[in-house]
Amino acid sequence: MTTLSAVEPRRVRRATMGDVARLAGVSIKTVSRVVNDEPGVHPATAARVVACIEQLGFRRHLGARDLRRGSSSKTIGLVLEDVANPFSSVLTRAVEEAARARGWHVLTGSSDAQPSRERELAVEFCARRVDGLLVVPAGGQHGYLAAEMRTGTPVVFLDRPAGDVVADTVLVDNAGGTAAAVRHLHAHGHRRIAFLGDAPQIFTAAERLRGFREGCARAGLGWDDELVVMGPHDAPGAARALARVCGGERPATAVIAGNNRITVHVLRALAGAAARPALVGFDDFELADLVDPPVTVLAHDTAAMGRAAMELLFARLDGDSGPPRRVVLPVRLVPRGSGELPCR
Amino acid sequence: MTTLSAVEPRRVRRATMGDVARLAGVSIKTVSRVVNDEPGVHPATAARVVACIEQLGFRRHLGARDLRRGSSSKTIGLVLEDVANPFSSVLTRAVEEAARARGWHVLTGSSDAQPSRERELAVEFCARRVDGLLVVPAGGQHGYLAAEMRTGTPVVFLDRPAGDVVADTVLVDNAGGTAAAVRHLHAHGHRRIAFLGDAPQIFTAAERLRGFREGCARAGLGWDDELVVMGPHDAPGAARALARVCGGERPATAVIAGNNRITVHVLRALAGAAARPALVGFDDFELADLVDPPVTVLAHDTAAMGRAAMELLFARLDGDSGPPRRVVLPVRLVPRGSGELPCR
DNA sequence: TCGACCGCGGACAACGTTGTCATGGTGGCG
DNA sequence: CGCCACCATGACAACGTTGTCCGCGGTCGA
Repeated sequence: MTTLSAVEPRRVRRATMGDVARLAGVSIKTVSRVVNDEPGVHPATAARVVACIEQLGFRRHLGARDLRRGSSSKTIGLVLEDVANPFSSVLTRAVEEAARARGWHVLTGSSDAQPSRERELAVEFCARRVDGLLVVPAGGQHGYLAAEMRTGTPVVFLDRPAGDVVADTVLVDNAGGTAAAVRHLHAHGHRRIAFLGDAPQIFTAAERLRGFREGCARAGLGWDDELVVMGPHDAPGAARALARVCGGERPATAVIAGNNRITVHVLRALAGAAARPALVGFDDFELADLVDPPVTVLAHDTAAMGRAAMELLFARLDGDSGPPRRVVLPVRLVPRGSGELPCR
Repeated sequence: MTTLSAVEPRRVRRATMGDVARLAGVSIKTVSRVVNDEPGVHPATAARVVACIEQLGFRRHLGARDLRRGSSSKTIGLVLEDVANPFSSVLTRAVEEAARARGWHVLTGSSDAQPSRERELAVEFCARRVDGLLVVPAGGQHGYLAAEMRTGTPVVFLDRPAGDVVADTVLVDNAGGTAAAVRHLHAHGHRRIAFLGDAPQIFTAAERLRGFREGCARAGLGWDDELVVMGPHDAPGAARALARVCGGERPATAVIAGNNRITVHVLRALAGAAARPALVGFDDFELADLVDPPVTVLAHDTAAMGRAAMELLFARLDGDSGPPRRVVLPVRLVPRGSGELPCR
């Protein structure tokens, strides 16, 4: 083993300014000056120090620096539901980009929709002294963040409002979106419109259902419980729900899918079918234009959501202490074909 | 302004152990002991300290703790090309999951395929004392990481090998994949097979081209430059390339798309066409089964790639100092229809 | 010639935390 | 009563860095 270490001198400890100083024959402070481009160092000395830095592979310890300076780490924490899904990853990218514009970095984590994990992540990030927190809520209890918010860590909630705390929030116009879809389908002659949504405990699902209800009322369509299926939709669940609303004696001629997962499941269930109901899906998704017929969707700008959240966050960091703000981003209907099918 | 601060007592400084200690009438060390669940604190004292911690919203400063302990931050840095694309985000999730299993966290950043940004991110992460670095290379020069690697920060490269540095690497069997696609198409009667690939400077593109070449040779197909189009493919570019290889007097009857972006562009270009060439796309993508006909792809397990990288990384952190390892993950052909179209 | 000033460099403390060691008090036991 | 063990607690240094202040030697103007 002595042989090994002789052959390949693997150092275990990273070089510090002290090591550099010793090697260069100067004081630690002089090294610090060189590293920070501070004036008052003789060029020759600086050159020697730089050489020693290279030789030792020295890299300054930002944690120690931040500690000493009392300055922030220029990091923001982002608690997502699942980075792997497109909504989260596009959001992450937008947040990262906004952070980068200020020279900041992003610490991410996925809660997997579990409140306990959301909390673990948020608390951990705070302990690591992030300067701000962006949270896509998994749970409905956010009191645990009150202390952080009071002590100066701004928090912005995304996609869903926080539970027991008033804070900056960015949402999309869920209710307005589904209402517009109903109006659109009604204009194309549909009178029996079904809604397949997520579990109503989920904020977005409840809002979308509310919009559906309001849209139906405004269009003068009577309410029919048979046309609404809320709840967890896996592939077979979606197929059953679809069969239910499109079967029977007064079948739906149009379907609104409550989110992109459900939309995809509906498309799979519809794949072999002869007669197709008109379809409008909430959330846009890649390749929606490539299936046959292309899918009409309720689209919203996920990246804009990330940017809006970062604007709110930076405003707080810049000293804004006004009352919490709520930003609601528009949802627009993108007609591609599936939502314009006539009432058969 | 005095009014404001009186109405809403927003403290600017986060409470420290010192603050808690003063409030509780104990020493800092006692607070530390309580926070760390160390023995030797009288229950009554501990209770008082806990109460003060709650009251002040104290959260211990992990940076200071790591500094003092000389311990690591239990963070790994992940340099991606773009979190927003599915490959990156699925990778991120897998990495995050593997990290979580050990109680670690992940710092991510997107290089946007720019070597300078890759480097900035990697260096920044090192300065923040990540314990390990996962890099999807954007550039071909990685000498700047040699110092880090020598000083004990393990680095694993993903999807593409590093430039001028030997290090642990996880790849997929690019060449084997395209060779298999050629074999598959040949077995279905195709003799004129085209390859639309990315710019050959890109490692994966070059490898896939190599596999295509080898596959053709092994199948006894003569080489025809007309059937290969490498280079940047935006939507119109892909359409042009497709028109070129499928036009002329000896048109291709089958097309291999070099990555999922190109596959999608080809599908869009093909959308209205009457006669379709057979199609095999490298990389799987969501909804590949929903277009008509469903798309046959060369699939690989992105999450497995992240897990493999984390295994290599943790092995290094656990003291493995063997020679750098290269893991090559399999690529398998998933027949869905488009690759099984007969030679018209 | 003297004082003022500048350029260069170092000593020291401090950021918030934890490891090491010391201290004072209490109880048991011979 | 004397001794020791043990418990609860505190004082202090140190992690790596930077801000503040100070000193030394030289130059310049009066």
